Amino acid sequence: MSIVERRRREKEALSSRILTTAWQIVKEEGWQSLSIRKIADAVEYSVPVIYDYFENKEAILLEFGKQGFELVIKKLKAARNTSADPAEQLKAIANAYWNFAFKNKEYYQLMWGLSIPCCEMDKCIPERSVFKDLIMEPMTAIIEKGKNKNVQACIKYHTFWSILHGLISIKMVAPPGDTEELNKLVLDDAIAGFIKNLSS
Amino acid sequence: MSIVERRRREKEALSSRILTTAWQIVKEEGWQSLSIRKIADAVEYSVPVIYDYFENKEAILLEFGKQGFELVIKKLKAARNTSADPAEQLKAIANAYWNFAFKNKEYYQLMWGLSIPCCEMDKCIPERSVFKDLIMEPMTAIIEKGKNKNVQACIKYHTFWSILHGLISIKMVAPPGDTEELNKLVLDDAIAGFIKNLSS
DNA sequence: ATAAATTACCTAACGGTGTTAGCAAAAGTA
DNA sequence: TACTTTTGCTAACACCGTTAGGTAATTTAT
Repeated sequence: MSIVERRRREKEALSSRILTTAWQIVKEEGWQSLSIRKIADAVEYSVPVIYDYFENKEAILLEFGKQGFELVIKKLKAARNTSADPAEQLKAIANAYWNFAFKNKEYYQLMWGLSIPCCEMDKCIPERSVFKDLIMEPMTAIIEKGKNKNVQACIKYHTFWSILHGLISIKMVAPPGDTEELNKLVLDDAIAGFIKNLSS
Repeated sequence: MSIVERRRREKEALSSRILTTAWQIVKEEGWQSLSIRKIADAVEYSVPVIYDYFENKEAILLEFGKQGFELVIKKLKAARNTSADPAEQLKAIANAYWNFAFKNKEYYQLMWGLSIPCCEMDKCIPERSVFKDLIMEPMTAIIEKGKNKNVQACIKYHTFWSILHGLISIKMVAPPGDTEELNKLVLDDAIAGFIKNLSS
């Protein structure tokens, strides 16, 4: 029964070769330029073979979406664990997210771009609540320690994401006029202001 | 010499008919579904005729981009003029931008989506500085009146846009779970917090 | 070992996209 | 009327995602 095992391994090997090849194309030419035909060409198989391994193009994109979410959640968790102070945690999370976005533009574009409908993207997120928990925990801690405990955490949660996502998505397509230092300054200032408002 | 004039009018008529038809398709089926062939079909001309009026598809999209920027700038100016108080002006501008985005999803998607490269989009903006001036004026006024005059306005400008754009772009693709009232609450809270930080 | 069934893989196509070459007919000009 | 310009068309090119259908190789069953 080892033959069937070998075949399974071969299938998996090609499956991951398709993914790595696709990723290479994306890295070199961008998402827009990724096509089934190009992948098939690169892995030296005919086009329909790709469909034996992935239902369609979107399935391939979703696979990368999963990878992206896994990576960013790992980064955010690591960032949180660098400190026990909630405010520092929040800052670290924001920084980690920022770094993830710019070090992995391809992932970020896929995850937040228009490439995939949002509802489809939900399939990528391991647990829907992981994101929220990661941010809500330090946030509520800050509110608790602050002067005004009536702050509505769920509203602030949205605000936090808005600042982060908004700034990144603007800077992602911005002309190279703005230096990276300035952008980081803007982020720090925005997050600092946000935290200040949380505990006042 | 009136014949040439009539012909010029006819050309312009078809040109704008192409645009209105395209817009109708976008409204009904979304940007993704807009194609030269569909436009040609709808205006009852063959495909290459479209290319006599627009250099390519992007030229058509840019035309809508222009329209979008003109409209939003008009709305923002009107919003500013509703009050003489800088803080109220800023709030009004944020609200106007929010309303523009949700009442004109098609424009917003085109202007900030990945449909058009950002550098190309610059061609759409009548004056590059209009946006910045509109927001910087009330912002610097608030800073001047506040306690800490050392706030760097240009950094805050980026923050303002981040909050606004970030929140909208998140809500634009969000599942219908969040009510419109909640979203507006989040916006108001975020802008209020921003203004508070400006003058402290 | 031979026959049957399964699997792997291919060519070729369908219907779609943006874009363009080249030609025929109509309209305007001399 | 003859010439020139404009107008609009058909047909094609090179792509895209996707699939139908067939062939050859491999595995399984007899």
